[in-house]
Amino acid sequence: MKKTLSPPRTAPLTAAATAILDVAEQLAQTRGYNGFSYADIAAQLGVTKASLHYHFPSKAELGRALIERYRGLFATALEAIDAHTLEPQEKLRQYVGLYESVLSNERMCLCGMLAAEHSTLPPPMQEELKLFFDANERWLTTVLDKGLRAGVLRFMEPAQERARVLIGTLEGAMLVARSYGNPQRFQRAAACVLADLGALHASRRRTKKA
Amino acid sequence: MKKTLSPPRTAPLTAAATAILDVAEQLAQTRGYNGFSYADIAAQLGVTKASLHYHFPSKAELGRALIERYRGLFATALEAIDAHTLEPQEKLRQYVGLYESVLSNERMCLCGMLAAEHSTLPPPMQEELKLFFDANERWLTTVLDKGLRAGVLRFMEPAQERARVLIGTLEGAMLVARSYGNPQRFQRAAACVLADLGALHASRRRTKKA
DNA sequence: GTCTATAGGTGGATAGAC
DNA sequence: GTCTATCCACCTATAGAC
Repeated sequence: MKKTLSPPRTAPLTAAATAILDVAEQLAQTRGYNGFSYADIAAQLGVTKASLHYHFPSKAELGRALIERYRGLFATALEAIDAHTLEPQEKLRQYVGLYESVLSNERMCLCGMLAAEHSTLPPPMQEELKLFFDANERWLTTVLDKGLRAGVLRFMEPAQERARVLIGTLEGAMLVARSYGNPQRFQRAAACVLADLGALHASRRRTKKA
Repeated sequence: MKKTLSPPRTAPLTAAATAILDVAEQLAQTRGYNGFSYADIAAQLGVTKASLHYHFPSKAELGRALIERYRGLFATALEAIDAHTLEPQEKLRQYVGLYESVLSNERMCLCGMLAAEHSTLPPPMQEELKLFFDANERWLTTVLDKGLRAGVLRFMEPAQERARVLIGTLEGAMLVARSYGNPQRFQRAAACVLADLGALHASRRRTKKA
């Protein structure tokens, strides 16, 4: 199975750089790119702001690296789903599971968050953001298309269009669920859309606790 | 028909206050609450920052007033839809039309935008935000429920659950469409979900230009 | 690689003249 | 109601010692 995703075109991350990204990621996912500062990261790591600039010269570069890594992790997760020969319905459920695991940490999807701030982001971040959504769209389109052809999924639109709807729905459901502090809202919404696609059995859906 | 929405519990807005809110609203919808400053508003209006503080003592109060007014306008729009005796499908289409008109100004829904920044907002804004989504949910739940009973809409879940899915989908589709600078993405997503509900005829859907 | 120190700018907010 | 002037906290970023 060929590697199709995320060539590491930047130098591999040092341990310090990774630690910085970890903290920055959590902050960006909860407060947004404009909602955290170098001071916040430095305080959590117990270092000074100046040392952060050694690893990431500017906040713009930090932000870009943030998305690049996130995108790579997501790509790896999608490859992992593809590694097993699963039915399209099951792949979709696992895809939704990726979102659920993000939300269960009381975080918003990094890229959904940054999409809201899109017009205030430095161009390199805007481009990384686009790459993330495009990669998701391609993967979902393939899965949906196979499911449709196999007769195990149902929808009327072109698979690509349906993929876009799905991404938007999951991001939006996350956004609202998090602002209510209620991950269950996301789970129910996800179950709804999976059911619409025929990816959930009716019996299975009602087993979600009300 | 009784008035159910947005009792004006604050003093009516002066012309100056309205002008300030107009500019602030545009900024908040495009850049987010943390993405604009008093200086931005003052520059656009050709006044000083100090004079803004006369009308809105703090940014928190400005932000709160922003949501309150937006919520009131939305409520009025929903009442306008209810004023005519329309079929539920048509009401849904007009509801989607409200979102489309926001996006066509290259803006994101104010409250979808602020939902992303939720954890950084002052509590009074968080509460106003909740009121907005709750009002939308109530209105949609009623419409969906009537449509289901009349047999002109189809879905399996409780109407309230479906209402939440719809709100999340529309907000999410807006978010992504705007970050691609492509309102058509929103329109197609909206057509998809309306079709799922049986609120669009198949013939009608394909008339959307590809 | 991390520190201290600091530059240069912008944030929201206030006092007081007009 | 709007202005000038100013305060102080915070922002990103840099220089240079260790």
